[in-house]
Amino acid sequence: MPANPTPLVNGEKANRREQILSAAAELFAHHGFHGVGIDDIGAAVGISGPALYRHFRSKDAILGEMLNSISRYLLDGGTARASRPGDPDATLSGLVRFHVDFALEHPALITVQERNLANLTDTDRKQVRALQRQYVEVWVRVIREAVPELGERQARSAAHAVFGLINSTPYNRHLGDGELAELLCRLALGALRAAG
Amino acid sequence: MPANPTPLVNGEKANRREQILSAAAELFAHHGFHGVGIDDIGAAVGISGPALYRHFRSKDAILGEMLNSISRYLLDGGTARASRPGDPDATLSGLVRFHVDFALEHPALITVQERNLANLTDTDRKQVRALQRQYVEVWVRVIREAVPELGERQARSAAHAVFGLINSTPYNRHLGDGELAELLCRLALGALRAAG
DNA sequence: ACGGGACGTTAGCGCTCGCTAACCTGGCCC
DNA sequence: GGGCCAGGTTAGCGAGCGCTAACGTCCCGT
Repeated sequence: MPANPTPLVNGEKANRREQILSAAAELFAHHGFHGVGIDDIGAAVGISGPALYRHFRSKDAILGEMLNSISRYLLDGGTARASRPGDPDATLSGLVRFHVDFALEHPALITVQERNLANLTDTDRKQVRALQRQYVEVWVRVIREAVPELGERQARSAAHAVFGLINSTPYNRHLGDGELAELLCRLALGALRAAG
Repeated sequence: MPANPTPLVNGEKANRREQILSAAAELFAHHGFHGVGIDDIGAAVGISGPALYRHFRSKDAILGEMLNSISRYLLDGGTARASRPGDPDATLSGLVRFHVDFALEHPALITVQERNLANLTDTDRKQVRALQRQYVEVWVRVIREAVPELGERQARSAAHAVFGLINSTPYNRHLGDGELAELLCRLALGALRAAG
């Protein structure tokens, strides 16, 4: 069966990888890594299963690249926000807002990152874990500057708790995006302020 | 003839079932439903895989019973706390504390309930969803009595967010249980109070 | 004009999975 | 003492998985 001859295909081909990653994220989020087959991912982007191997070395590599890029994005963005000049409260607000925006824009990625760490290759898991730990450390630093009463361990636990709060977006689709974003920011900051 | 021969038999049988459920919960939490084999579960309780079918109709039935009993426990306990006399703030505190205690005592169950809803049979999923929705409604009612500024949809979103916050316990093992429980309660109540 | 590489196809291998079949065994009841 | 049954065992089935092999086709550079 010949492929679609329209020249529009060229543009799509260029970001085939991203198309695959996006479709796979949606599927992994809904059915879990082991619950999704190569053929499912292929079908979701209009090709057959084995064709994926023209773009990725393995199914594990798809998950690996997905989680690596999420973690890197969060770490980079978080680091940038954390090192912006301003008073501690404003910095914390910015960091919260950054994470909320990401969670609202990419609920599937949030879900996959939360649930499928254990399905990574050892190498990939180490990388992702390292990035995640650095991201947590950014939060710990910013939290402790804004809420000095907290010890380091308390701040780390609070950071994890706030991630859980914000990452509830996948279950939270009955409010408009704008309103939900504002509510989540208020909840997160309220929680952290009350921790002191 | 002994006076009570049946309770012993029933007791042992029930024990095996619970033993299996507990081991399966741990495995499902760590590897995901599809990542765990029948043989793995059997091995975890010291029997071989197919022996499980003396106690459960299928692998799906194990997950189904697990999630059903979790949801029922939460709904029953939540309902009881919600209908206890007292001022709204105290009722909310009690409800938060109840959920926190459960999450701290059974992090694996929390993880499974969060991640593996999609792996249930249609029938089981409907049941579990119904129980979960009722539990959320209990929270919505209690939240709105304690924080009257919130509309119903905001309260529902806030409830989901607080679940996410409290359910972060699986990632949160670097604080003592008592200290963590207190911190989570403070965070949760602080968040909800700030929502108004 | 045409050879090669990028990107797709289908067939099928080898393995693992959930589950069933067939059988064994030890304790309890008549 | 003999039969029964609850609760184990191992062997093996059919289906589905990730992945490879072999091959087709379009596009592009020389």
